[in-house]
Amino acid sequence: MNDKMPTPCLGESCGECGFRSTVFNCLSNEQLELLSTGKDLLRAKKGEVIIKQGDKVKDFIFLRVGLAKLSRVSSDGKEQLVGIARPKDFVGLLSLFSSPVHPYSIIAIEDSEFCIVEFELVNRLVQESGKFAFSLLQKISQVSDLLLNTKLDIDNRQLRGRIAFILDLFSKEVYESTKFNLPISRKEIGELIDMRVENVVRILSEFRKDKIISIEGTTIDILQPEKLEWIKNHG
Amino acid sequence: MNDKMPTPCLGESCGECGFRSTVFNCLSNEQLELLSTGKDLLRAKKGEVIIKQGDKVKDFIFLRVGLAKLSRVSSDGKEQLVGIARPKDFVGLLSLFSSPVHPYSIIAIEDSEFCIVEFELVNRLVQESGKFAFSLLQKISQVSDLLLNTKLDIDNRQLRGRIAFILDLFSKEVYESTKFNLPISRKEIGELIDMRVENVVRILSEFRKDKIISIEGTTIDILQPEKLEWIKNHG
DNA sequence: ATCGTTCATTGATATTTATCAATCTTGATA
DNA sequence: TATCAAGATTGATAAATATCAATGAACGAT
Repeated sequence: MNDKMPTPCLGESCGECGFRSTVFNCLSNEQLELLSTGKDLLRAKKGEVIIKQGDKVKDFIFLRVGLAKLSRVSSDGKEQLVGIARPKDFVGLLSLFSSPVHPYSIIAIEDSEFCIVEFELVNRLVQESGKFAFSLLQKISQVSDLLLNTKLDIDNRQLRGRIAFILDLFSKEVYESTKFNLPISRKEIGELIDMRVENVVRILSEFRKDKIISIEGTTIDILQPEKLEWIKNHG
Repeated sequence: MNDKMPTPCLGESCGECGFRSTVFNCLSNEQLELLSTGKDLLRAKKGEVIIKQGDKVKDFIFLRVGLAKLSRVSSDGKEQLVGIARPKDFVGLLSLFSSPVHPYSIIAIEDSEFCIVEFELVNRLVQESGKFAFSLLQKISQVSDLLLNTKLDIDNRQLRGRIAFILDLFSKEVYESTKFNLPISRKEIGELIDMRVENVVRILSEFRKDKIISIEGTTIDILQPEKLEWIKNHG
């Protein structure tokens, strides 16, 4: 549990929502009113499936609080993690305008809150407001650029570098702390950075033996961030 | 040279352009007039650099004719191909709305024609026309989704499968023929699918020895598409 | 409490891939 | 034409990674 978790959305007007700034900032009061009426709040427990790969795209999904994984089953039947979505990410974004069905599943990996807005309403707002359309274009670009770049960054590292990369990512980008609970299993880490569970375990143990990190159950503590950084970049 | 290359843009009105349908279809005559005046046509020879990684994003770049590669230098200094852009792809698209600089270089790998439209003009059209904004959202989603999915598909294959995948892609998606000229070097293939030149060469030779393909200089002829397909999916 | 299932861990081994070195080919250029 | 640089190719070897097997630990469901 994260102690700086923001107050949950209690169904109040979207105009008052602390997350409005991300994309909805430019909407008029009237439009915000529409949004408030049309939106839905979904609370999900860790492990809950929000969207299954192949589901029809009907809504615009926004992660308010918590953490989610995007995953897919590849053509040869293997599970593959596409990425980790943090708050303010439009988790259902990539497919929203391009595909009739979701190419990825969306699964909460921590207790989470999702804002759900009918696609039709979003589309209407796009038509009505050029500024909103522009914000959305920005956000979509950002999210997909980030996903792609992360994949590329992972691809040209070998296993130690990948593990260091992902620990660094969780530490800096997600939890903003050197100590955190890994929200996904070793197997899922493997699916995220393309390696086998056994090697995930082995390298984590190696880092532990080298006193770069400590491991207690799911809790990771990065003891030597500089060394981890070095491995991330050169290992 | 491709014998079904469409007539080049002779600076005529964008309203008459055969490629208009992709995104600009919904513009009014007035807006098309604006576009016609504001656009620029860039003819590039094979090898020419259109955009260098790090260049400021000023324009909206659209590949009309030809073929281009998107590439980047990763943090550790290695060249990495992000993808291959085909006609109608918005090659400078990913960064257009999300980053002040281009994260990737854009380089023609065949004689090509690019349409270049000032970012400000595109932005203005987004503000003016909800339909245009919507088309653009669709196109951006499609392009980035395709890039990401291709990367994911490549990631969970081993080397033979990757080579088969990329040959299949060039054959089916790019040239629509079982016989074609490879537009990139062995080294670049390696950079595209994350493997070493030597292994690219070795596996191509292997396919040749197994009579799955024939190689004459840069010309590839796929002799047994079913076998290649099988390797792509199971090899 | 106990069974069973998934996750985590470690070691031994096989397979895949990268690296190194040498040669050959090709294309551009002085 | 001669020369140089880059690309292509092959073989031998080293390094990285996956696979297989076995065991212990954690967690739900009966």
